[in-house]
Amino acid sequence: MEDEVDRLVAAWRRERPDLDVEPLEVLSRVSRLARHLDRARRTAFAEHGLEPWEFDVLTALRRAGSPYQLSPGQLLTQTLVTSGTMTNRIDRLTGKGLVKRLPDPDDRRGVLVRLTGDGRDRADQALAGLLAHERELLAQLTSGQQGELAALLRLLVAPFDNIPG
Amino acid sequence: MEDEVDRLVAAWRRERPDLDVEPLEVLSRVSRLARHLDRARRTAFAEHGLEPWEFDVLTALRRAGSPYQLSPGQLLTQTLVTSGTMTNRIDRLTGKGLVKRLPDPDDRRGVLVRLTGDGRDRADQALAGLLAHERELLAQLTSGQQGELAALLRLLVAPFDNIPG
DNA sequence: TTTGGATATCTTGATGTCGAGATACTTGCG
DNA sequence: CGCAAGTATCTCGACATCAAGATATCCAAA
Repeated sequence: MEDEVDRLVAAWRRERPDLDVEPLEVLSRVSRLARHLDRARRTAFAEHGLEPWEFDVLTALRRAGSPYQLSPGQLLTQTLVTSGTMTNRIDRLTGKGLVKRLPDPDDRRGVLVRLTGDGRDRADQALAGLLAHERELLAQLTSGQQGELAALLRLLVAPFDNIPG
Repeated sequence: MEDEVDRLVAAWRRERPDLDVEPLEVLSRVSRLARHLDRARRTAFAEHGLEPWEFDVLTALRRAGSPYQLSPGQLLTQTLVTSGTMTNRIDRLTGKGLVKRLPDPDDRRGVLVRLTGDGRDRADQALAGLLAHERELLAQLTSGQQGELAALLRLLVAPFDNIPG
């Protein structure tokens, strides 16, 4: 089946036949798919009363394992946002009673953000909901194709994740 | 090479061994890669004095071919933003002299947004720059792998692009 | 011809994000 | 020890986005 990117690439070939627009076949699809996924995630989380950004923070803490705490700095690297954004997120999650701030006993500049019981429950529920939705989207692909796709994407992401940038 | 998603998946398998988190192998990579790409694009466009959102609008018009004009509604579907956002974007691009608004001769509710000569030049320059950057990122993959990746991504994006949603 | 629903765009107010700078504390070098 | 550079977090102002609603126009059926 054809998609928007097929149309986009065809248009460039018509308008700029001098250019090689092959890279768009991959990267424009990544960007557009991510945008669609964001919207779908927003809908999925709404069923659990969470915003996507709340999910990102809560699940990062949940994944850390008991006692479910990380520093704001660790949260930054996992969620790819700036420090000002993270401060704001922690403030709002604290207001909702989903996390709380504790002083870091080893570094008085630092803070530890810890999941509350309520926060942990919400994270677990939302994760289950998200996985159900994502499984539907991926039903287009065989299990083997999913593996291929994951492996190819890993090759592209790894440089960003390993070389500081 | 390992990436952040490998670590993320491993953490979930440790914390929630009851869940099948396989979907994250694909979709979390898509989201994270898109986020990295956004940052890289921002840097690439800065060399040409453009923001990513400006590039998106200008190139949509450029691709339309002479006389380089589209309605705001057509721009919406190509850029995946809301109508309020597009109005705002057109306002600002008009202020910079890169596009101008014309009344639609066939529909008095409507408007046509047309690229100026300056806007067209900027779009062409920025596109060349973007393709150069993207080619570097894709150097991780053989030409055959790029084709596979594009085909698999198309399977996932097509439902969004073809069924209205 | 009239009327009601659909369509195209714009307006408005709230919100989340970013970037730059401020503050407080830590670390390592001399 | 004392100081400079580095680090962790927070503050603040600007800005882009969104959702919902307002306005103007089109179109088709009665």
